[in-house]
Amino acid sequence: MGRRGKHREAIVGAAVALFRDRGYANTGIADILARSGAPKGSLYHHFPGGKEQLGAEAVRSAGQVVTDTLRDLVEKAKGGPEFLAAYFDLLALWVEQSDYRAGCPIATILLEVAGDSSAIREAGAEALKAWATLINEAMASSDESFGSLAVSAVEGAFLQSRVLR
Amino acid sequence: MGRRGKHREAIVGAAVALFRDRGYANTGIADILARSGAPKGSLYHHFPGGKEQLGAEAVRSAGQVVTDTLRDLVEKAKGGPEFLAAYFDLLALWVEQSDYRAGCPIATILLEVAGDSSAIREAGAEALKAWATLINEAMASSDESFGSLAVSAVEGAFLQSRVLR
DNA sequence: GCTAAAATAGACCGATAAGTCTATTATTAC
DNA sequence: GTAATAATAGACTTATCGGTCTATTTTAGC
Repeated sequence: MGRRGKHREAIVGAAVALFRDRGYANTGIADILARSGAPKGSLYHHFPGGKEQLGAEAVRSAGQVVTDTLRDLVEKAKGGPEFLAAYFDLLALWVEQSDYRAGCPIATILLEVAGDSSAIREAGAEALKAWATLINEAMASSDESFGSLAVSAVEGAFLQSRVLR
Repeated sequence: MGRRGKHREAIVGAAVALFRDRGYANTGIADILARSGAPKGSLYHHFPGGKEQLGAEAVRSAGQVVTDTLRDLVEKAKGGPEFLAAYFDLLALWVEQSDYRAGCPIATILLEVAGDSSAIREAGAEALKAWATLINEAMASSDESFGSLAVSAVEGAFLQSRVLR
């Protein structure tokens, strides 16, 4: 199990940040290269599927970070309401710290490519489902659709936060 | 006050549809020209500010359509709850008819350019505020933030609808 | 240490992007 | 009708896009 190439992680990290901040189509391969410090050869070695594969990978990676954060909050909280409160506190802090520029790390890219790339869309679907399921479990008593509604509310709030400042 | 050029409306209409379906950065001027049937000279005659001006115009236009639809629903409904029900019915119908591909006409472009173009972002902010205000008025008794919450929920639901199908 | 494979490196390529420019055609004012 | 202006028309320019290609360097197995 030799170590992965030293640039692979940096490339995904740069892709996550750039796709989140500027969107998918508006982020060039050259931008990702510049931010990650990797050369072009490395990118196409690790991601022979090119930009689309990298997009799917970025969505999976960013989605997993959120899932891990949620799971952590669930474990620490003593019950549903406490979990929700902690979650909203974290969100509020995050948005404020970014001067109302933060947003969902995958919403932009998903809206952009939902009609074009099933690979990226499916990676996003996995993430959204995982988040809703986790919230549902944390709020044990609620009905099935509560998790989805919570995700909706957060996504919509992120949108308004970015646009209205 | 001569009549406006025959192509102006067609250009805005094509821009609205394309920016909604494929996003801002992924829609080329050539695509808008092809769909609208207008030549390049006309586009830059009516929109000397280029793609960004056209983006702002498209956001205003699409935002106004939604505002008008909401106002219509408010006038027809006999009260807040009836208005809300009619609104959700309309949304559900719309999403189903599009085979779960429909979405907010301005969400994608706003997320894409929120950090780059203040002109487009401000046009979007006007639209979002108008929607929330209208919903608030319709639900007279509710507190101030109800309209924003409703907009959030709808935006988030649109996102999930497009991604999860 | 030698060899094969993985990873790094960046020059290069055709396609396409937004935007400019110079004409030509309608329209309006008088 | 004629002059001035608005609108239409599309060829053209420059920059950048994603992706390919051939090398070189590094790593792992023996």
